[in-house]
Amino acid sequence: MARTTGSHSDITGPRVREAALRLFAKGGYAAVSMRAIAADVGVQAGALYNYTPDKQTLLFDLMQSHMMDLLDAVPDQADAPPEERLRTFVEFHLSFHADRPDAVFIAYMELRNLAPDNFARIEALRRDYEDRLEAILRDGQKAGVFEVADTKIVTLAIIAMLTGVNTWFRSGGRLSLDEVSRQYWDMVRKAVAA
Amino acid sequence: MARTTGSHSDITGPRVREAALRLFAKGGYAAVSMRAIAADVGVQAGALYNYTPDKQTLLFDLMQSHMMDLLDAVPDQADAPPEERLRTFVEFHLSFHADRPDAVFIAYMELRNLAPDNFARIEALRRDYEDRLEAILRDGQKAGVFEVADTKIVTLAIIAMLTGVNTWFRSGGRLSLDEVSRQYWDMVRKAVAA
DNA sequence: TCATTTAATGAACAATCGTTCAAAAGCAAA
DNA sequence: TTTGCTTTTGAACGATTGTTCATTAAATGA
Repeated sequence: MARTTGSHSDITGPRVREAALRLFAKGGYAAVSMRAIAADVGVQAGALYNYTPDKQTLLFDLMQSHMMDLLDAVPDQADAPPEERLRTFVEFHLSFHADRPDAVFIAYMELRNLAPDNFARIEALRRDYEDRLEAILRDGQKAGVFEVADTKIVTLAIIAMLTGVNTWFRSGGRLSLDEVSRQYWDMVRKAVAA
Repeated sequence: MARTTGSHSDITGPRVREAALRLFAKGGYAAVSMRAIAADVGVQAGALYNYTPDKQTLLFDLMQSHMMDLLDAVPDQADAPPEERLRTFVEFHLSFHADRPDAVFIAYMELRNLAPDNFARIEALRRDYEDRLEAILRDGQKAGVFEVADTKIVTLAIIAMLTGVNTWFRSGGRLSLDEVSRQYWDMVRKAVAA
């Protein structure tokens, strides 16, 4: 056997990425072999190299795609009052991250498995995202509606708090995402209140 | 050569654990070989098996030690008012975790590399720790000094926020631990305030 | 129908993995 | 100094790793 019936790069390509995302998230980049990914797709290991030059690039592409999707999706409403922008940000972060737990997990856990160049590029994207939140906090601080000592610290604290939800939240569990979102917004709102 | 001059289990044993802790934290459990740990200690790979039955147990022992140290150290002051207990908890968490970044990193990142039995035991210890904080929140809620919708959520949110500090805080950086602690307490205090 | 392109196989590569163990050598007590 | 114990070496084990490539067969377009 060589090429199999029904095989097509438009089908196999995405499936490779999906399998890698799921398996990396579950077992960790270093613990998942190319053969394991191939087996999940239903293909031999060699075939993966039609879709990625190597394992490292496969990881990097997954992380970069996630970060770019995130930056594309983050709402930009520069005119609205800071408190409304902050609430929108909180709700966006929770819902966006709840929708793609595997990608989020990888983006936060596999940084150390990136080659230095790749690491720097992902870190830059993450900083871009943090800057979106920090800008809101600074505007609110300037306007006197927020009382925060150090916007950078508060930015990191809020993001850590929100992203932590992904370690326990499961859709269909005790609480709906709306309920979780309401409670986190409550905490954030009070924490930065003047 | 066989046994080397000056070799002694009281010396090599701790050094194996220290090397494993540092290397696991830097590179990840799966990516660090027993030979790499041995080289760091200055010994051949086979010698490690005088100190651990296998690699998995080495990881588990490191995580268990960390969690037990944490539970031993967490202050217990059941009589004090909830707000004071909460402030003490926040300060304790930040200072304890700032002192051992490698152990913290491993305890949060290598859970998926634990065998199921080991995982369950570490998770139980983590829950114990979370329960310490939740008890404070519940007492404050009952006393009417805290206003929190769901103590479990607030517990996880606070711990995620505090532990997130470890991703960026470096002693000797822009901010002292005291200053960081002050700001986090400020946020936590306001977030749970009635 | 036939030639070309695309996609997958499966074997092979050298390297590395965790782990075992007999042999060797330093150490401590007699 | 001799004896027994402790600690380490160094080689070896089979399994697995990421990756390459000639070969083969399905898909496509003329």
